[in-house]
Amino acid sequence: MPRTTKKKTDPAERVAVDTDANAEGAGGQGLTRAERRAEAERRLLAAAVTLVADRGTEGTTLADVGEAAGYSRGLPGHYFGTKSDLIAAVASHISDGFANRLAQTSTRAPGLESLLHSVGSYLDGISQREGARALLIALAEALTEPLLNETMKPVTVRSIGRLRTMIEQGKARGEIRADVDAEAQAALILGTLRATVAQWWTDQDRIDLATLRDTYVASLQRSLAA
Amino acid sequence: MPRTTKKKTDPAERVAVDTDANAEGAGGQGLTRAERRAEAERRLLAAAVTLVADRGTEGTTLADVGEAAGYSRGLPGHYFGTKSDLIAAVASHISDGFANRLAQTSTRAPGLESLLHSVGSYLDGISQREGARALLIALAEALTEPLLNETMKPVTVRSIGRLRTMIEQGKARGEIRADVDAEAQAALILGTLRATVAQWWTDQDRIDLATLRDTYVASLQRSLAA
Amino acid sequence: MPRTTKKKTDPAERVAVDTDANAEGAGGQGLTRAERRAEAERRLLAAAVTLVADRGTEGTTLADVGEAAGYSRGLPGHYFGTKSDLIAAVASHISDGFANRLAQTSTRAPGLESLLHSVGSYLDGISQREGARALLIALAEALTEPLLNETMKPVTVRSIGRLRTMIEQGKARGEIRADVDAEAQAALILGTLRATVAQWWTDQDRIDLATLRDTYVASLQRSLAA
Amino acid sequence: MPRTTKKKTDPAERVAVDTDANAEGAGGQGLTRAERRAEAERRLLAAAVTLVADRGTEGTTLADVGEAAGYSRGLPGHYFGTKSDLIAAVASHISDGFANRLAQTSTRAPGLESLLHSVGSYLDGISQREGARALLIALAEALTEPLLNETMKPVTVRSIGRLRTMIEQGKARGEIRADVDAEAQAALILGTLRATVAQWWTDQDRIDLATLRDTYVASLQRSLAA
DNA sequence: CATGAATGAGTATTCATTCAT
DNA sequence: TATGAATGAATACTCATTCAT
Repeated sequence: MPRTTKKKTDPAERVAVDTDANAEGAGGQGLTRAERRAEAERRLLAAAVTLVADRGTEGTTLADVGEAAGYSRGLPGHYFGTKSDLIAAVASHISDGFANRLAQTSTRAPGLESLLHSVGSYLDGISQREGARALLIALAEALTEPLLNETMKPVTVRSIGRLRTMIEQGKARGEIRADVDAEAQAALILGTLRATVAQWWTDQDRIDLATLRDTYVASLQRSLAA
Repeated sequence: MPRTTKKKTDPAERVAVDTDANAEGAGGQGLTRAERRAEAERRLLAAAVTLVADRGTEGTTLADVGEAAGYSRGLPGHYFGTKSDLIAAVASHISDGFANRLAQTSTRAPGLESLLHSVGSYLDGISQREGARALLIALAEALTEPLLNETMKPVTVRSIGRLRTMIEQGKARGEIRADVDAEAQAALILGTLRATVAQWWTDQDRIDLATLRDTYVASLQRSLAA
Repeated sequence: MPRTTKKKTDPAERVAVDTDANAEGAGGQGLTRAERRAEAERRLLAAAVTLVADRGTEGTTLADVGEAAGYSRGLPGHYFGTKSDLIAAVASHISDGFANRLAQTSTRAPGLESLLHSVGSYLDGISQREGARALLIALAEALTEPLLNETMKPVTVRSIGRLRTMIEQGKARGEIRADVDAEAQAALILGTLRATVAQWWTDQDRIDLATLRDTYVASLQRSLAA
Repeated sequence: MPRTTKKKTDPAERVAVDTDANAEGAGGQGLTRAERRAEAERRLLAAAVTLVADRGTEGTTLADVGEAAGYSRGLPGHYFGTKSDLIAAVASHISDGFANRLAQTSTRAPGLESLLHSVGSYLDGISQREGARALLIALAEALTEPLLNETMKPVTVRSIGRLRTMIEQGKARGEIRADVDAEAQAALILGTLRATVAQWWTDQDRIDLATLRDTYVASLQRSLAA
């Protein structure tokens, strides 16, 4: 009777979900015990992401997560132990799904083109991606919660690494100037993307994301191109 | 009857006071009641700013603020009524006081030079400025606390405005390309600065602020210069 | 309206109460703040003693203590911080009042007579002394709760010390044989007293405390007398 | 359907089994269902005894017992139904198994010699006997848990009976004074033994068990001998 | 003006217990 | 037989908030 079906198909969520547990296959009825556990965990995590994206980690209670996922108030504690662990799981979950976004521009030629496309598309669909917001919230809260900080650090490191690789490929192909510091540029780019999105969330009336995107891509082109 | 809304005074005069906030100068003895009240309020606010900069708003309790200011645990409640009101006062205080370092680089020639200098110096002394951290924390928390958001919005607007003015001056002087979107560039620059500092706070071992500063200034030069 | 008057005058409790806070003097109405605090603390402690005596420390909740004392459910936490601290306070409280019992046989001649009188009177009024039961419960639980154990150790040390002093006085006066190991005898006597009372509490139908008392006093006389 | 009440077998045969409780001997392979059930129950009970001896009943969870026995977290609940039932089984087990070391000193001549030897040897090897600790813990907790109390009462009664028999034999043989109250003395002795051991467990640094043993045996000799 | 006593709501966390596989 | 998923109640603890002195 509980077990709300809640068939939401948010893209950002999908990404991570597919990454992780790809069981289930068909309906959802005759599930083995392991499957049920996996499904419950997935649903709890998804609910937690939604709530954290909405109210931040401190505004999210374990009980909320359980209920939002259609389970009991106590289940999140049962699965994740402590709230810290749940938040850590949420962060990992998000970062898995999210980090993929930067990597998934595989259709473009590697190098500058790929980089600019990634940057542009990052800013493009941001409003639809719930995971993106949750990630940003978590990053913001990491400033005051050392525990969360440790969890989030690798996310940033990985993302910077991806961008750096693109820059280096660009340099190797002669599209990007040889004197560009790939690591530093990657950090600056990631920061700009995040801060831009945060600004937009803070004041959507005043910030026109499309203009910022175009302006930024053009600026990057000019500052990086060989 | 309590629940003061604090008719904030002119930012300009505040700046000096806010630099460290426990100035006081005068003895503290023969003060009129109003003066004592004002002083207590100032000290409480300064303590609150420090605590919020350190632990965030949720990690800061009213009692902590009272004790940190050298008063009783109950005084913040007595003066500010609710915690929300205190946080609002803190946010106003921050936004007033640090009406932004960017404005104070008046010694340089207006235009591109001033802009690049501002950018560089913003990233330079950041570790010494407690107020900068408080501001960033407040901005980060504004993502999940609408109340804070409303208070912090104008800060961003103002800062973007200052940067935009510099860019426009640069364009007028022919130093900056005419086709640059001043508003968008200003927003991007502010975001980059904030995100870079946040990244450094999050992982000081990995982030070399000096390199980022040089890299960014060079990039800006290249992308903006006529 | 709350603030049940609860004017119980249990002797064991009195002892400690007088030891500790002797303010209050008259009625109980026009109390200064410090007095109110002291009274609340006294009442909470008394209630805690009663509850612990009845249900043990694990069976006693902070909320129970608050309500039993006629205050709110949260007050014990407010005053004592953690439950461990409350239990420690209870243990100290009890031991203060209780240790006195052994010392208060001052009307007798010091030495063997005093010792035998102490032993006898210890077993005499035991059923009326609520504090005695609470103390024993705490000692019993100390076996499995290291924290409690640390708190209770000094109680035992002190009590053994008192008995040892009596024995030594008896030896000095030539009433007790010179080859008696005062420390060891004191430990044995204290243990016997405690265990006897515990046995009686466990099975009052089968244990006749008066007989045990007489038998023990006679045995002690025979084994110690010079 | 679960909620086994465990028709305990004859204590005599149990004694050997209980000494350490993880005997098993047989492989564990080709067992009938009933045998497996019996073995699981035995192992769970043994684990429960160990845990209770260590942490007390409230510090022991059903899940702990299952894991400690090498089974699942849920099995104890499956077999014993409620925790109370498990604790009752543990108490029965203890009281059956350790139907008291005092009975096993049959090599000595009956009477005073046997009594003194029993007393001495009780205090001697106490640190090695896990069962002794479990018994004492159970007795201590019986003070606050009526259920446990009912189960443990007979243990005390039986032990007192054994000691009384020895005393009476001593009186019959003329070794012990005729005016000694055998029942009362037996109760005092048992209490002294238990309390002494408890004291030692509580503060091993301060209590020298060997000295207490010698002192007590000497005292008993003096107070009982004809 | 300032303190601190007292309240009560909210939250993480632990467990016994039930139930489906 | 045995496992483990899921529930829900209980509890310590933290704090904002109110009120009397």
